[in-house]
Order: sequence, then C-alpha cells, then structure tokens
Amino acid sequence: MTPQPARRNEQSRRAILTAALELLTEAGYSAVTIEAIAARAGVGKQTIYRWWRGKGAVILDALADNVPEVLALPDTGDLRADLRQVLRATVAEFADPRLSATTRAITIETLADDELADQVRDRLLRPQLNAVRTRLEVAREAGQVRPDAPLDQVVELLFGPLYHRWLLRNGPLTDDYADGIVDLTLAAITPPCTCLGI
Amino acid sequence: MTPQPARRNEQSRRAILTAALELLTEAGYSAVTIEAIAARAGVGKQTIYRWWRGKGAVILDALADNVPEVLALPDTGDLRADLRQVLRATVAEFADPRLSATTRAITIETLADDELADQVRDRLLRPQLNAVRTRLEVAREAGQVRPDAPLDQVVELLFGPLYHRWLLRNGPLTDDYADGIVDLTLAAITPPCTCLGI
Amino acid sequence: MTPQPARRNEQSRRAILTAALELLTEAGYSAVTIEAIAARAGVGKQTIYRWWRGKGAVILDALADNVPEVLALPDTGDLRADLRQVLRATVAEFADPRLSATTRAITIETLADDELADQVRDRLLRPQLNAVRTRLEVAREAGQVRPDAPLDQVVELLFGPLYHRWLLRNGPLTDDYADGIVDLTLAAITPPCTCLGI
Amino acid sequence: MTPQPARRNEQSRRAILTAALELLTEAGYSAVTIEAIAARAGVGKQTIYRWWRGKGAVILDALADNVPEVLALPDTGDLRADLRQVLRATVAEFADPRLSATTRAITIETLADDELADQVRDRLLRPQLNAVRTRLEVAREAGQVRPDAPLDQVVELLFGPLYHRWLLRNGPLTDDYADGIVDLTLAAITPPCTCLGI
DNA sequence: ACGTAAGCGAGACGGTACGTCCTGTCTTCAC
DNA sequence: GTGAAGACAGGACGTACCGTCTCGCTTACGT
Repeated sequence: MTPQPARRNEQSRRAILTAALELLTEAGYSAVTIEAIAARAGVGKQTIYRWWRGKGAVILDALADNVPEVLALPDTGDLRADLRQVLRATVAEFADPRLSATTRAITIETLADDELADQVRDRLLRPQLNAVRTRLEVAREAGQVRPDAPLDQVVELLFGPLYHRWLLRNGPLTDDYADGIVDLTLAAITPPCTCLGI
Repeated sequence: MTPQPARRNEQSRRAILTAALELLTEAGYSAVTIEAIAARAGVGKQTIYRWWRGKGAVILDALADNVPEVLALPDTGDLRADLRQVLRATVAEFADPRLSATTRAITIETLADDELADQVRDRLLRPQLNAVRTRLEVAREAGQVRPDAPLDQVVELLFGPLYHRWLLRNGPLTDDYADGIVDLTLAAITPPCTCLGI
Repeated sequence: MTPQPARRNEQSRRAILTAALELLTEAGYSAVTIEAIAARAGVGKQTIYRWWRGKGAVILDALADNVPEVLALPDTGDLRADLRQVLRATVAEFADPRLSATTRAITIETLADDELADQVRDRLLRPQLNAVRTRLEVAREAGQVRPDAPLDQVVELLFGPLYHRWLLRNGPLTDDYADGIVDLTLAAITPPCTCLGI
Repeated sequence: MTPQPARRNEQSRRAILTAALELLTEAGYSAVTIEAIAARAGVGKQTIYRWWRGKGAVILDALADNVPEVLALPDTGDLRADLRQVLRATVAEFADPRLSATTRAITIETLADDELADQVRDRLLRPQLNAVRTRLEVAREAGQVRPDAPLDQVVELLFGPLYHRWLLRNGPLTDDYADGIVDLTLAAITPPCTCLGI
C-alpha cells in the first residue's frame, strides 16, 4: 500500500524533478501540470503521485535538489560588505527570470498548502536565514553589533523588504536598494554612540 | 462588443463580489472558481467575464470594494506609538483567518498575473504604504527622523518583515514582533547621537 | 443541473454517434473508448457524459440511429420462403464484419448493464421479432400454422439457434443452416396431418 | 523463458481460480480484475500472467475446474421428459445469480477474444450439447425421432431459444418456457403422420 | 550437498482510460 | 437587448488497472 522507498527508481525521480524545473523556466508556472511533467519525464502519472503529494511537493523537491547552494556566508571581517554581497546576490536571484520563476511557483504552492509551507520554510528558507544569522552572531561577538539586537528579527529586516518589493513590485529591485537596506539595518544594530565613555 | 459600463447591472456586480469574498472566507481559495462565484451570485458566467479579466480581477475588486479601510494614520505626536499601532493592526489582519484568506488569495493571483500585480500595488498596497510614509515625513520635519532617511525604504523596512514572516511562517507573528520591528526601524532612522552638540 | 434537451447541439450528437460507429468498424470494440469517440468527434468528453450514461448507451444510440432498418417483412404468401429470406438476411448480417462488430459490441455492453439490456431489447430486438411474429399471425389466420402455436416462442425458435451459433461459434453460420432452422420450425407448427379429414 | 508446468504451484493455481469465482459471484464482473484476483489470492500478478493469457482465460479455467458437472443425460426412455429435465436444469442455472454471473462473464470475454471463444466452445459448450445429441441419437434409433432430423440443429433448436431469451431478456425464463420449447422441438422431429401407412 | 535456476509474493514502472471539474466562449430564451 | 442559464471544446485532475519489469526469497533439481 504505502510505497517502499527502497524500490524507488532513481532515474525516474531525477527525470521528474528535471522536467518540472524545465517546464517552469521554459514555459512558466501555468505549464507545470502533473500531466506535462509526466509526459516530459517519460513517466506514468502514478509514479509522481506515488512519491509526491502533488505539484507543489514536486517543485519543492526540484528546488531543494537542484539548488543546494552555498550556505556559508563570506566573512571578510567587514560586516557591511558581507551583507551587501548577500543581499545583492538575492536581488540578482530575483532578477533572473529562471530563478525567479521557481521562487514564484513555490510561493504560490506555499500559499495554498500549509504542509508544504512548513517544508519550504524548513528546507529552503531556514538554512539561508540561519547562515546570515550566524554571520551576525560573529559580528556581535566582535562588538560590531549591539549585544541586545534580536538577530532573528534583524535577519528578516534584511530579507523582508527585498521579498516585499519583489512580490508586490513596489519599485525597482536593484543593488542600490539592497545596499540601502543593509545600511538602514546596520544603523539599527550598530552599538550606540559611546562618546565620552558614557 | 465592448461592454458599455452605463448599462452595467449594479446588483449583479455586488452579488459577484460578495459571492467571491464569501467563498474565499468560507471554503478557502481552492473553492473560488468562476463557476462557483456565478452560481452563488445567481449570475451567468458571461456576466463575470464581461466585466472582469478573470478570477484575480474579481477578487481584487472585492477587496478594494469591501475594504476601503482607514488610510489616514494616527498622529499622536509619538512616532513610535503610532507605528506600533499600525503594525499591530497589520499583525491582527494577518491573524484573522478571514482577512488572511483574502490576502493569501490576492497574493496568489498576483504571482501569476503581472497586470493584476500592478493593479494590486496601485490600488491596495500603495495607499497603505503612502499613509505611513506621510506620517514619517511629518516626523522627519519634526526632527524625529534623520533628514537623510530614505523613507520609501523605511516603510518597507516596517512592512517587509511582517509580510515575510506571514508568508513564510518563519516564526510567530505577534504584537511583540511588530513592536520589535518598530524599535529596530526607529533605531535606524533616529537622528544620530548628538552628545556634546557635535 | 439536469441537461435541457432543447439546447442540445444536434451536430455534436451526430458526430459522436458517427465516431462511435466508425471506431467500432474500423478499429474494433477495444478501440471504442469515450476519449477516442470524443477526440474523433471533435467534442469534449463532458458532452458525451452529459447526454449518455456511458459507452454502451452511445453505441446503442448509434445503432438505433443508423440502423432504422426495414421492419416490414415480405409477405409473398409463401411462409417458408419469407422466413428463409429473413433468416438468411440475419445470417448475412452476422457474416458482415462491420455489422457483426456492432452487434458484438452492444451484446457486451448489454451483458454488463441491466438497464442498457432493457433498452436494447425494446429498441432493437423487439421490433425485429415483432415483425416476424406479425407474419406468423398472418400465416396462422391463413391456416398455414397450427392455431395453438405459441408464436412468441416460435419466433425465438427461429432466431435463438442463429444467435446461439454466432455467439458460441458452434459450427458455420450459413444460408443452409438458416434454411434448416426454418424447415424444422415449420415442421413444428404446420397443422397436424389431416389425412382422411380426421 | 517458457514456464515449466512441473514446477507450478498448485496451491497458487487453486487460490487464483477460487478468488476469480468469488469475486465474480460476490462483487460482479466489473470487480474481476487481475489485480483484485492477485490480491485476494495472495499471489503476485506475474504468477497469473505466467500461466494464463488474461482475465478471460482465468475465468474459463475457473469454470472448467469448478463445474465439471454431470455430462451424462438421463435416459428414462421418455424423450420428452428427459429433454424437459435438461432444459429445466438450464433454466435453473440461468436463474441462479451466481451461476448466471459466471456465464455472463465468460460470454463477455468470449465476445472480445476469438481464441478464448474457441476454447469455451470446446471445453464448456460442446460436451453439454453432445450429451443431448447422444440422447437424441438413441431416440432416433428407437424410432422416436425422424431419421432425417439434423440432430446438431435440433440441439441448437433446444438451447438457442433459452440462451437467446436469457441474453436478451425477451420475456421470462421459466420452466414453462423450457417445456414449450421441448414440445415445439419434438413436434418438429417426431416421425411424420403415417396414417394409412402412407 | 550444494549451487543454481526456476517459481514465487510483492509491487514499482510506463501507460491508457476513466469520470469529474473548471475554463473561457458561444447560444438560447425570458424579461 | 440584456443577462441568467447553461451547452460547448478543451484540458488537467487524481484513480484504477493494464501488462511488464525488477526485487529478494524459497524450493527443488542436477551435478
């Protein structure tokens, strides 16, 4: 009844994930149907339904599989430079139609399926955010960040605006914008003025 | 050929928008189909297609119609208190299943339709953001905000994290969280330390 | 909810019935699927399901529509000759691959669906049998048939063996066979020997 | 490659045939699928395909295996009584839902598979018909039947109408009907009136 | 006696068809 | 002459079986 992972055909699995990504980047979200994925992958629909809950789960796996990106942040000692680099990379990702299409797709699926949303958070989002958080912890210990700064919120202070602007198109999403967000955020968490040793 | 707005049946229009909202809050996004809306509104499908581009446009109109909320921000003189109130209201909105459902729905539609996205930005998002921006301008003139603060980015610094957390479920979305974001943002834009009159 | 026959598209109806018959005669029973019928007829599957209960009902209609054959039997005055002609025609029908295919198909459907079986009996079978029965009644009044002959059973005595042999392939189905059945049947219902006027 | 009958698992064979019959009588023809048979028999699907050509072959074997009925006809000396008994038994078989279901099923399979049809004729039908034919031959030698009667056709004259009526539901299938058919048939083959020694 | 080749239960696989649902267009009828 | 009602072509959904194909496991030969 329940499928046995041991017997799973790795070749089919890869073909399915690849087909999903290709459809997404070549023909857009609306072209990503289970039937199209199955046809392009040369696979029976049942093979998809046997291993995934639906379209969203396939897309998630495709992303998690094909995008096991760099999770370690640069640490040049210059926090501002490091954060700018990360946020500029994120801007570039949003600007790339291919990468953007996958993000758009997984976001749609996320919005319509709570269970999927949890998995996206844990498998795609958290690792990225944690990498930034770790860099901030290092900076805090180096005295570059106020010791009482709520780092989780700070991380979202960095990414939230980018995501917001991408999603809602409230203005251009440029490197300058990313730099501006970094500057604002750093202004918020830089140790208070200590002139006169007060 | 082209519909003449003058002849439009206001009763049908209201029934359609109401039906869309009810379906959304009662049965969830997946239950919102043109057929269901038409059936519940006691309307022919053609009447919907005649006046709207599709499901997304109907939902947008439904929101813009039924949620002509307060756009004027409070101005108690206390910027921190005012912003906290606004962000707490936003948190409350995200927490309310009904309001949240509509936001979720319009976000999905937005992601799949660029033209709709522009309208959502102009008709729903911008007014809200501009209200906050206006309040910040007042504060800047009152010297409570650094004169060089990029207010558009500051607004997004406030709402971005909330939206991000709601969308991606990266932690609880509480009043405390909203307060924390306000505090961080204010720390970023408060005039620099001027001890000793420097 | 329930479809309104008044709005039915006659063109689609004919296309569907034609497609079903063509598939049946060209590619055989196993090729007759709802999908294939819809595709060949250039019709949505729903249009088939809206008006028919399933494949069997379509085939029945196709037959009843395209085969409104001669229901009047010849009456040359020679009962034996008339019956031979009818049974030979039946044999020819069974021998024709095209007609045979449709009969085979409707028989399969009949066996799997009681409701359909009733309709086949009433719309296809009964008229044919009644025509023969009517001829027998004429003969009976003419004194060519024993007055106490159970005509319904006699009719089945004529067709039953043909059907039986066709279905179960118990020997060749030829004109001679048909003639033999007619002769046997007539032997059974010819008025008793009245030599000597007894 | 070709399976070796010597190694065949008799236990599985019986389980498969039993499962097929049970499904047929308990859940109807549409429930008889290779998958269901395999599942109920606790057997792999391949074990079925290794030994049978398909569903029809399994059903045929199940019938031939579990219904090796009496093939010898009674011979009380009274031909009419003997034939009535046989035809009444046939009527009873058609009336029994369980037996009827199997007959229905094998008939469907027969109609869609010529090779199977031949086997059904040889293994199920012929023995039964031949038994009746043998009885008729005895009667012919005893002078109870015209010497020129075509016995094969006579046998079909007996069974054809029953089969016809069962299949096409053209009226009730009762003992009276069976008796009527026997009477008609006997009327057809009884030696001609020989009054006056003509 | 022991390896090896078969049959076996199990079930994943590429497919086909099912019957349902929805889309966006087109048609009809009643007001 | 508009608009409700809904039929239409099309196409994706998720399910059920098909017949084939591996898997390990057991079982019975043949050396």
